Amino acid sequence: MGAAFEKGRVVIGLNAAIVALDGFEPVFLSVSEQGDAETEPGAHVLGLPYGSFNPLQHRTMEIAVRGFVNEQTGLSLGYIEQLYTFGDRGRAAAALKQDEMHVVSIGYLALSRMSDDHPLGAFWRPWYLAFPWEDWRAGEPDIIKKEILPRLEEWARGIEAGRARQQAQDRVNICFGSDAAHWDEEKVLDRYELLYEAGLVLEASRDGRPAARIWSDLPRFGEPMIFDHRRILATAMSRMRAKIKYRPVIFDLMPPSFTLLQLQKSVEAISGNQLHKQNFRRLVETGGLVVATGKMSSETGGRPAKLFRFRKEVLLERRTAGVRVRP
Amino acid sequence: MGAAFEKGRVVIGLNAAIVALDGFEPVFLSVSEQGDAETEPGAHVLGLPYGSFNPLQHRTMEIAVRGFVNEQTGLSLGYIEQLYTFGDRGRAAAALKQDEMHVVSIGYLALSRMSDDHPLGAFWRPWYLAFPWEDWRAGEPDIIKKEILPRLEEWARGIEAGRARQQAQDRVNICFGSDAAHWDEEKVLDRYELLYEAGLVLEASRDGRPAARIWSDLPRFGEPMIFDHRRILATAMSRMRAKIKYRPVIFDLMPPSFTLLQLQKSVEAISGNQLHKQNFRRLVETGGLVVATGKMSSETGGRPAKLFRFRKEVLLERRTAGVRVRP
DNA sequence: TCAAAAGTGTTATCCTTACACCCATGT
DNA sequence: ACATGGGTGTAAGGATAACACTTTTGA
Repeated sequence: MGAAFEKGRVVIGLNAAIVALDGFEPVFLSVSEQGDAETEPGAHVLGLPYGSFNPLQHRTMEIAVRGFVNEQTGLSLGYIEQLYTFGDRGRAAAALKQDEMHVVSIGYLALSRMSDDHPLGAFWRPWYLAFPWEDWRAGEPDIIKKEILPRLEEWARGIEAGRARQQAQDRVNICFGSDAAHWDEEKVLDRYELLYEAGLVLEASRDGRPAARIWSDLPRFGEPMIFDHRRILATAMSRMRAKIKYRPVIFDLMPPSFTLLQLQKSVEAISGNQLHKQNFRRLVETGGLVVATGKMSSETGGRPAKLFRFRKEVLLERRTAGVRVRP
Repeated sequence: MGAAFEKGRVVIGLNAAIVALDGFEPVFLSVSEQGDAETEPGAHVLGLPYGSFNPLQHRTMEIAVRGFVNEQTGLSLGYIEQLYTFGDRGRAAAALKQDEMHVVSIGYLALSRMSDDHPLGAFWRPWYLAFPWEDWRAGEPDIIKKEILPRLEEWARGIEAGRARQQAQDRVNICFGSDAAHWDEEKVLDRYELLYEAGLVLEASRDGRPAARIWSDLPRFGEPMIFDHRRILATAMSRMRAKIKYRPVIFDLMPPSFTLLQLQKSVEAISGNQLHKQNFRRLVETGGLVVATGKMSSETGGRPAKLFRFRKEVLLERRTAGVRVRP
């Protein structure tokens, strides 16, 4: 059972999806990058803060992420967690010159309060500009039925009949589900990957994927990003939406004290749908997730509201300490 | 916002935790490795199948994993998923010579049916030999109250008084919970990491971590493994125990048809606890997860049982298609 | 006839959902 | 007064946990 080590050495790219709330709008920290010279000469494209991992310099990858984010933007990160390691050549590689390709890219999710620091050389960008089909707070976005589904269905029909086509059609249904009740807000990454494979996001054509057909009106669903950064951002969003249900991560985006409606709107901003007011309040209060501070806020436009704070003790108690996001 | 690429290039180690069921005993595929020359001269230690990722050879890391597993053991993997990327120097590195260290190791989980192939140069090893404290099928294992908790508490007391000690004591409580009702079977990795930090698994001393004290009877809780392979195996177990609840992964370990008790015992083997028979049957049947094949099995020792098979259609239907593991 | 496992039925309880309604403030 | 958001009560429905009990086989 030999070690079977070859001399394949690669550069490890670390990428940080840093999420915050601007009011009740989810935002991520982005830097402006020079786009690929051939397909977008001179254009500036959004990117996540990134750097490479040098094991001789950094004891852990997490420390490396904190380091280059601080260098590039001046931000000091709080909560941070690893997302996924992407390693396929076909994607990021195509946008880079052969000799300096960083084939493996590791995504990190970090949570931040927008007000804490003012980033330098970087700016906050609304999430839903990159994923407009993910915002269901005002009902199903028009873009899905009008733009996305017809093109996805055409793409699936273009696959030669048989198992492969059936699977493609199943994927379309699972991801962008026929009726509204079946929308799974956690499938952010699956939906982005599907659009990528169908050639409906700009990154696909930039990476040199063959398009199903030549669109006279090239669909540009959502703002494109450099490399595979939008894929990483989609992973971050998926993780957030899943985790909010069983871990009190939402409080890393909130000020220390808040009203229950502020908390609800923040959860809605992340999960992308609307919640039932009365039940949300009850669940969050009786669940012991928050406690009243005793102070009141009268900035709310109606009756002054009690201010609450997160009850840190829940971290030691309950196996599931998140907020319900249905209905 | 410059790219800020340094010339830090590293080898990427891929490691496969391949899980199967031997009857109702969970097992993983292991290879015998030469232990570290200094601390264990000539000894053979268990390891997971592993290899390195060469982007010039393999299009994706998943393909690379399938490749070297097949080369090393003859096994063709079915279901496979990425677990986590570990990158801290202090650990695997200490066990390797400087010039060929592979600092970043990516863990993969694969599911297999033991009977399908007979692995060559590798063998199936029971999970719970590596993690004896994780098997609660016959109630709380003695080792926890008798061996582990006293030593963890002594370790926590050894930390200088203050926040750090309090946090350590909280961790001990959360991980190995004071009372049986609070045992969280998903915290496999947290528990292993805690034991590692407290110097109570052999890997800790092998990696050169300072022990809290010199044990006259060196605790060897669970079978040690090479590099950080036991950590990867713990991650695999955590993932399995979490995923079984909302995805029908258990069926990748089962034969095509099975009785409901076989299914229950298999779930219990993975989750490590006992389930309520009648309710398990009802949930699994009314949940539409399985359908009767119409055939019967009389090998069960009692009244012949209906044979069931997994209903593949659930993959297209339900947002949560797993099995309850409580109580 | 007994042990072992299969399989059915019923009830109490809890959690969620949905709806109805009152309260306090600013304009 | 009325719009806006804050806050409480309660009843219907569904899911689940706990228990009791019958059936069918092999030894």
